[in-house]
Amino acid sequence: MAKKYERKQAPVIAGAAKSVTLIDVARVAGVAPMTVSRALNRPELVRSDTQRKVIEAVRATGYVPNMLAGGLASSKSHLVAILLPTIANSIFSDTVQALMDGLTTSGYQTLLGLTGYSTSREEALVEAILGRRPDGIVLAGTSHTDATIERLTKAKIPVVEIWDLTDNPIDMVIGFSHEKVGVAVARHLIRKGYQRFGIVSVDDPRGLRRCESLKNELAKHGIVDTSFEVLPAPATLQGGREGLTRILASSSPEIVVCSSDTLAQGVLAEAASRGLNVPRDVAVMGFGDLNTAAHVCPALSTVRVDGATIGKNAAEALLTRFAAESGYEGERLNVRIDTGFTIVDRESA
Amino acid sequence: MAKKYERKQAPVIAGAAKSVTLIDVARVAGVAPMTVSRALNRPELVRSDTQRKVIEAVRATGYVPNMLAGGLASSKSHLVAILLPTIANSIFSDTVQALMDGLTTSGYQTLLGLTGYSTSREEALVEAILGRRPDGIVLAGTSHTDATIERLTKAKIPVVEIWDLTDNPIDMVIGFSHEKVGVAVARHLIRKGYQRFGIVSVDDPRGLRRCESLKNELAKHGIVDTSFEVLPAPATLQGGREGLTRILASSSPEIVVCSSDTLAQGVLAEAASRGLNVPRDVAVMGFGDLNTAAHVCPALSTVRVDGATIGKNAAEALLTRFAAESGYEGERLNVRIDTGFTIVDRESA
DNA sequence: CTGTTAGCGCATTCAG
DNA sequence: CTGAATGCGCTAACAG
Repeated sequence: MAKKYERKQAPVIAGAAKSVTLIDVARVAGVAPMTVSRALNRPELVRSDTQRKVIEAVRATGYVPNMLAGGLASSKSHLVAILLPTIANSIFSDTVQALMDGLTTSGYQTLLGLTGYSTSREEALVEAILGRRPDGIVLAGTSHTDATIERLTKAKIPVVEIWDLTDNPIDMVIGFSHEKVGVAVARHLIRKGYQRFGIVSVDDPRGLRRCESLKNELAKHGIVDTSFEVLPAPATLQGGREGLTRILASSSPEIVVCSSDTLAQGVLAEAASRGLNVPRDVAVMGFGDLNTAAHVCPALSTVRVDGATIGKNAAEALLTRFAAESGYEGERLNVRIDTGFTIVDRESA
Repeated sequence: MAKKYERKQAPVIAGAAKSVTLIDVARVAGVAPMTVSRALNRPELVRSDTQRKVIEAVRATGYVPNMLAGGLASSKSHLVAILLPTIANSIFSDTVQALMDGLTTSGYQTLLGLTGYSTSREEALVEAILGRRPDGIVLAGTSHTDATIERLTKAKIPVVEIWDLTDNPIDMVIGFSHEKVGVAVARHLIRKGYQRFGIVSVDDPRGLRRCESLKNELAKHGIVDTSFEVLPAPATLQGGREGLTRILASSSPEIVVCSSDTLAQGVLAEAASRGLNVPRDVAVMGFGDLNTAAHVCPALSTVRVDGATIGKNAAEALLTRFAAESGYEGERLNVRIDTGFTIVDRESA
C-alpha cells in the first residue's frame, strides 16, 4: 500500500518543477515527513543515524524549509519587526546592528519599517507588519497613536520601545530620558560659564523634547533670551548651516546646542565658512555618538548615547521572552532599562 | 444545514481567544470567506454593497489578515529581502530609503540582512531568507559564493545586485564601475597637478577595488611610489586618523584619497590635530555622498554617488517584474543600469 | 458577482 | 525514538 503522505500526483508539467518539500526529503531519506521535520528542528529527539540520512537527503534534494508553512503550523514566525523613523544619518545604526546581531544568532529574521517620524505612518506599518505575525516588535520612541497601542496590545507579542523612557510602556522600555538630557546639558554648560545660548533642532519629537527641556532649565537659571530654531527632519548638514545662519541673524550666542551630531557638524561647517573660530568665537554642542562627533572636530562637545547597549538589551529581552513563552516559563519579565548618557567635552575627548 | 465553512468548534477556553480569521469576518458580514478575501484583495471583483459589509465586519472584528497563510496559499509573500554589508556610517542609507519607499507604497515589506562584508555570512543569510519565500531580493555587490549564486538562481525570483556592475549578473544589476571611479579620480587629480599621493582604504571589496584601480592608473602615468594603507572595515573616523598617521610616517603626499567619506573625515580630523592646513599642506578626497562630505569641509573633494537613484531604480525593476509574473506579461526586462558618479571638487561644492 | 472544494507545506498531537 | 492523522488561515480554480 502506498504511503499516505506521498503526494497525490507527481508534477505533470516538466518545466514547472514544484519546489522541493519535506515530503520529497522524506521519500529520499526513507523516513516519514515528521521525522525530517524533527531532524531539522529538534535533532536531539532523533537517532543520530536517522539524522544523518535526513541531512544527506536534504543536501541531495536542495531542500529549503518553507517558513511560511512552518510559521502557519506552529504560530511561530521567527520574525522580529523593527520600526525606525529613518536610517539616514542614523543615530540608530549601532542599535540596529547590535539588535540584529543578537537576533540573527538565535535564528530570528528582521523586518524593517521606516516611519519618517510620522505616528500615522507608524500606525499603518504596524498594522501591515502584524499581518506577518512577528514574534516580537521593536519601536523607536514611546509616542504612538491610540490605534497603534491597541493593536500592539491585542497582538499579545513582546514589544520593546527603545531610545526613550515612559511611565506607561506598552510592554518593555529600554532607553533614557530626553528631558534629563536637556537638563543635564543646561546645568553642565552653565557651570562652565556660558550665558548666551542658541539652540538648533530638527522637527523630531525626541530632539525637540531635549531642546525644550534645555531651554526650560536655562530659564530656571535666569537665562531667558535663548534663540531656538527648528528645521524639518531629517537632520542634514545643510540644515545645520541654515540653523546657524538663522541664529546669527538675531543673536550672538557663546554656544550653539544642536539636537544631533549631524546638525552640529553642519553648524561647524557654516561657522568655518564664516571664518568663525570654534570654540573661541562660538562653541558647538551635539548629541549622539562619539564616533561621529568629537573625533571629527576636537572643538565639538556632545552627549554620548550608547546605542549598541540599547540594541543588545533589546535583543536579550526579546529572546528571554520567547524562551519563556515556549514553556521554560520563568517569572514574567518587566524590562525597564535606563541606559543613561554621558556628556563628552572637548577637553575630555 | 450549517454552512460548510463554519469552524468545527467554537473556542472553548475563554482566555485563549483565538485570533480572528477570515471565517469570523465572513460570518459577521454574512458572506462566504472567499468573498471576504476578494473584497480585501481584489475589490474590483466585488459589488460595492458587499464590499461595504465586509469592510464593516473587518472593523467590527479587528481582523488582521494572516500573511503567512495568504503567502502559503498564493505563493506570493509580498516580501523583499535586502542584504547589505552594514548599516553603520552607511553610504547605503539613501539607497535603502528610496528602495523601501518604492516597495512599501506597493504593499511590499522588507526583510533586512547584514552580511558584515562576508560572503559566507551572505550565503547563510540567503539560505535562511529564501525559506521565507521572498518575492524578490536585493544584494549589495556582485561578488558572491558559488552556493549563493546557485541558490538564488534556483529560487527563480527577481534578484537585483546594486552598487556595482558586472558582466555576469545573477539577474539584474544597478550600479557603477568601481574601477572607473579609480581611473577617473586618478586622471582628475593628475590633471590638477598632484604628483604625490597617499591612499587610505578600509578592507571592503568595493573600496579596495576603487583604490587599487586608482593606484594602477597612477602607475600608468608614471606615479609609482604611492603609499597605500588598508584598515579593517567598517570605516570609522578613528580609522581615518590612524590611516593618515601611517601614511605620514613614511611619506608626505600632496593629497590623500580615501575609500569613503567617513574615512576622509577622520583624515581631516587627524590633519587638524596635527596643525596641518587642508588643502594647503595636504588635500583630502573622499567617496560617497555630498551630504556627508563637501558640506562639512569645503576643503574636501569627493566622488558623489547617487544612492537614491539606485534604490529607486531597484524598486521599479522589482515591481515591474512582479507585475509581469502576475500575468501582465510584457517583454522580459533585462535591467542593467550604470548610474555613474560625479567628482565634486572643493571649488565646485 | 459569489460560493464551494481542495489543497499550499509544515508542526502539533497523539499512537505506537 | 518514529509514524499517521489533522488543521493552521488563506486563495486558486472552478461552478453556479
